[in-house]
Amino acid sequence: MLLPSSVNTTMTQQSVLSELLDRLKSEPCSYLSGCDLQHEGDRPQNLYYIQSGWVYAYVMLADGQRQILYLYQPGDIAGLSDVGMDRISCSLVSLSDCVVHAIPMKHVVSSQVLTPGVSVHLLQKSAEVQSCLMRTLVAIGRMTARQRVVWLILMFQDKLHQRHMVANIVDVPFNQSELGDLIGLTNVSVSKVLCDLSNEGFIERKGSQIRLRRRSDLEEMIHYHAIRRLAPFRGKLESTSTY
Amino acid sequence: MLLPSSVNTTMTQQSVLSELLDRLKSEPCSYLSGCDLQHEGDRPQNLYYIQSGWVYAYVMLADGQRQILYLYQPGDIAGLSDVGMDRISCSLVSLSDCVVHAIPMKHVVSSQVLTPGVSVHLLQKSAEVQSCLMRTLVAIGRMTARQRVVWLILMFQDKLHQRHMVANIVDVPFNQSELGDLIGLTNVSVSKVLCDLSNEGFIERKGSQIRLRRRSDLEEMIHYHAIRRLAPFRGKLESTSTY
DNA sequence: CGCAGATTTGAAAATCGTCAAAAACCGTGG
DNA sequence: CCACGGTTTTTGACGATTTTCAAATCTGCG
Repeated sequence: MLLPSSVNTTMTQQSVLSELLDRLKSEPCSYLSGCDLQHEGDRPQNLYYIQSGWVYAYVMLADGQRQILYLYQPGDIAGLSDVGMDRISCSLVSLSDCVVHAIPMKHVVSSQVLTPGVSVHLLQKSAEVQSCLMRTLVAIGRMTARQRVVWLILMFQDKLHQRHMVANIVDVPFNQSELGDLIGLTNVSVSKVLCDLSNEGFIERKGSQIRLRRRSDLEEMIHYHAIRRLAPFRGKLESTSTY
Repeated sequence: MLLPSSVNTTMTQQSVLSELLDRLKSEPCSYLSGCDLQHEGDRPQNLYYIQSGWVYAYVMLADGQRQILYLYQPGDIAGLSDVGMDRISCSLVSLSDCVVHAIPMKHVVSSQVLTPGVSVHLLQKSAEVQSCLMRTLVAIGRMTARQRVVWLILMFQDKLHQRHMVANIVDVPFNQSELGDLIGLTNVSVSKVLCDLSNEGFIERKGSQIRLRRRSDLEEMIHYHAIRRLAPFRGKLESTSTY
């Protein structure tokens, strides 16, 4: 049992998934940092429930450029973009050592796996990714380099917020080349912007840590709004009535 | 009844949705071109099943710039990015006169609506959007203006392919400012690239129609691959067994 | 025909990328 | 504790691409 499961029919989102993994007798897989979980062009095999560590999705272009698409955290589900597709559209790589559960795609698409509880959870996770991709698209499509970097820092803080929220400090798990690949810039541009922001007193840097000195100013600079999720639904998702 | 429904338990994707709409007693709504279906910042109310016409999602920035995020076609479902969110992240506007079914979000998240068949369909539709957003992100983040325009034309042809595939002719439903807003460019840049492509014999233009004269050359120019979906699943999605 | 919106064109300006070298950082091993 | 090698970050000069701005042209339609 991976996650706490409630005793009555009132299920939390998390326990719904945990029961699913139990039912599938899914064994967790461990990966070292930098391992490929799936590669662009393969056939979709699994969804991946990230139990611990970080995984990111990316695409390589023919000229060697890379676009990083999404950073998956513990609790996230990778591979939802490939449901119903003939081929996988992006590669998945572990950014740190991590533990992952593979959920065979064929079960997702065709079987008894999809209780209403599981379905809602998957839909919400898919929505989360979609929502973040949309915001990224706005940033990359319509913001200057400086604005994009600020956006990325703020988004990182929100994303890592739940886990280790320590006094406006963000521990960024990427180097500057990777940061550039996240927001369509070069490492040189990222470096320049970070130095500028530091010189202007918006942030302080120490190693991979960024301390937001004036978060509200940064938010105002790009009119940033955090994504807010609804409190997880806690109704009787297991209801068996009338289909 | 909107869509043909099969008589036995073997359900097509489409008929699954059609039955859902029946069950919800959903009445279609008609919109004129240019109407808001939902606006950024509202609370999520509905999913929108597009029965006919076009709808697109976009975000406005504080400085008046716009990023268009996705073009929904008949059969698509808009609003999937807002499942489980506190606030809507993008506005929806009709690009042509259209007919739309609203599916109340509260039913999606909490009720008996989610049969396995409906769930799979929603997940696949969500995956489609996610996949397209990822490709857009790669284009905007890592391609030059010319490559982005070529990418957009090819993607449009694929997207409009199913319906009216007439001899490599794409009828683009956007003006050049909107095309720019789709791929993070200005109308001026779009104009220049289109003129160049025309002069170089890659395309012919007549009004809003673009004829691809050498599609394979264009594909090679940007190493384009079409998205391919699996043949729609036709198993017994209505199976009532063992959850 | 005339109008309004859309597209094209050109020149100037700004942004960002490229390239290359220097500096800083980090873990390892003496 | 220090030296070393490899990676990452910083810096500066230069160039290319794209935007901005403005004017001219084109198009569709009443």
